Amino acid sequence: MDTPAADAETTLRTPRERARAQTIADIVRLGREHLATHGAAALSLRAVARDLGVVSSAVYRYVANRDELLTLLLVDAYSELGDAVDAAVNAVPEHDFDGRFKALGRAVRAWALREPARYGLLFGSPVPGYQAPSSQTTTPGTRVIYRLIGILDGAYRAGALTKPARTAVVPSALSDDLEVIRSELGLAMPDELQANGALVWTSIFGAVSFEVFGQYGPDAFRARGELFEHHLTVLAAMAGLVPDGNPRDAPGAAATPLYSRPPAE
Amino acid sequence: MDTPAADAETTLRTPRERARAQTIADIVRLGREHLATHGAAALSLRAVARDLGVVSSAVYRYVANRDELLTLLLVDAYSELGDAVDAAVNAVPEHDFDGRFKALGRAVRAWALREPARYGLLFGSPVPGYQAPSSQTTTPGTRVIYRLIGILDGAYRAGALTKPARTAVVPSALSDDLEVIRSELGLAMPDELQANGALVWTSIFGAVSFEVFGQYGPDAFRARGELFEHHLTVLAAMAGLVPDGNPRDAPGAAATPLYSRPPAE
DNA sequence: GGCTGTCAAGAGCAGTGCTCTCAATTGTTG
DNA sequence: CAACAATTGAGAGCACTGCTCTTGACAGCC
Repeated sequence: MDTPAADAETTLRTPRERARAQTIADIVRLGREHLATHGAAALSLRAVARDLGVVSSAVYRYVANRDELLTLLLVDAYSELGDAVDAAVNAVPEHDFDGRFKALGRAVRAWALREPARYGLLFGSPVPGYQAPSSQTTTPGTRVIYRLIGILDGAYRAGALTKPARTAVVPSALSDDLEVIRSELGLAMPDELQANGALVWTSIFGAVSFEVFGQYGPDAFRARGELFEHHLTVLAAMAGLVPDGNPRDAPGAAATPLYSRPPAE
Repeated sequence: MDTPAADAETTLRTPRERARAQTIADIVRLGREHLATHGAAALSLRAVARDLGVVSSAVYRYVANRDELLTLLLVDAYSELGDAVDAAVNAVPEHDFDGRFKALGRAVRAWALREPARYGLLFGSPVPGYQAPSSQTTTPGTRVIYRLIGILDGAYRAGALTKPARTAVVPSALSDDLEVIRSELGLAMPDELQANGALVWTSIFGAVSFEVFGQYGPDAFRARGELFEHHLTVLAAMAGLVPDGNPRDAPGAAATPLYSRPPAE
């Protein structure tokens, strides 16, 4: 776990390869520390080299350039966030969709507050001149959203996702987009719930980003944990999730989810 | 409008002061261009000096350091965003609260897509080592949220803000925070609507940030305008706004807003 | 017209990413 | 075990950055 590159394929045979993998792991570890303390844009290969006790040019034997190190750190951060989210979600019973949704949200927020600079690298303004290679970053970068979709779609299939009080009409072009996603991921959710889910997704990160990036200002909202909990509750309702064993206003309404079959209209 | 520093106080008397103000305005203008093309972290005083046709050290006669130029650009961007939002909102009739809300959201998104780097400076990851001086940035930086609050509170006072289908309980510490804001701004909205309004606020910027920062990936959601319109509609409902002359599902329900007086419970 | 304040220029320091060459170390193989 | 070859680290160097300091020239003001 400390050396994420060491177990890349099988066990590395030659001592050279082992030493090389260890050095790369050290570089990533030091880069992660610099990232956490100084931010993404201030990440310096020379500083990493100094901490490694090596001259700057030597680092280029292991990492092609600064962008490649950024990519390694991006994957590293995405993976750690994904692990944190998975662990938090798995700790909640599978049938408790509302609880799993909130656990996901809390895990994202907790990780972001613990690692503000790395969160900024993932979800903040893009680093100028750096374009993440999607071949390496999409898989770890989509773990959280796929997990969220899995929770919502699982709830829908289990009849635990009721149509929210107000949805909005989904125009045709957007409906096509949603259909692509639905077929690619094998989802069952109809357009409205899927579109609301997308909003829930961005809203979670909007709330977390505001807190991590200091948009609230220094004074407003001292009880930010409570504020986030409130937001999670409202967002769960927006997604159509019903708290486990606590169906909305009228008891019994949750037993007949509106979308157990396609709407007649 | 082209020289934001020129009309700081009264008309500048001496030619020296006029020339100085003009130079500072030029520096801000060039800095804005560099910001737009290369991003915040890559903003270089030397590059600005080159474009200004002057040696690098000369810029320090007008701007104390890179951070002060960043502050000037921050205020500049906040003001332009605020102007764009104000113009868009004012173009909608005062009583059309739902229309004004959506105009605000659309204005934020349009400006952000037009000026991604400057949007990133305002709402993205903070620039490493730079702390915005709140004395200069809070006033322009709070224009949009104050405008949003004004729309929502105006709607509440006019009876056009109905309690959404689902709200969440507001715990005491958060309630205290909301009370501070309510008394400072002279708001009438109760806790639940205020808390939902905060979520609406962060959700708008979450959706815009995802789009501007490329979080959707290159393929997903081609109809992003429609997606955002959908989100605005759902968020308006979450805020409790009722479309003008189009009360929710049951006609007549909007005529008796739940919060015309404090809830009995 | 002369004084004074303001200004641009240039050199310089410390830092950055990155490339190249050279020497030494180290693992592998005959 | 010794020779070879691959790998590695060191160092110099280029072009860039923010920022400071000194010097000399210019222009406004009394």
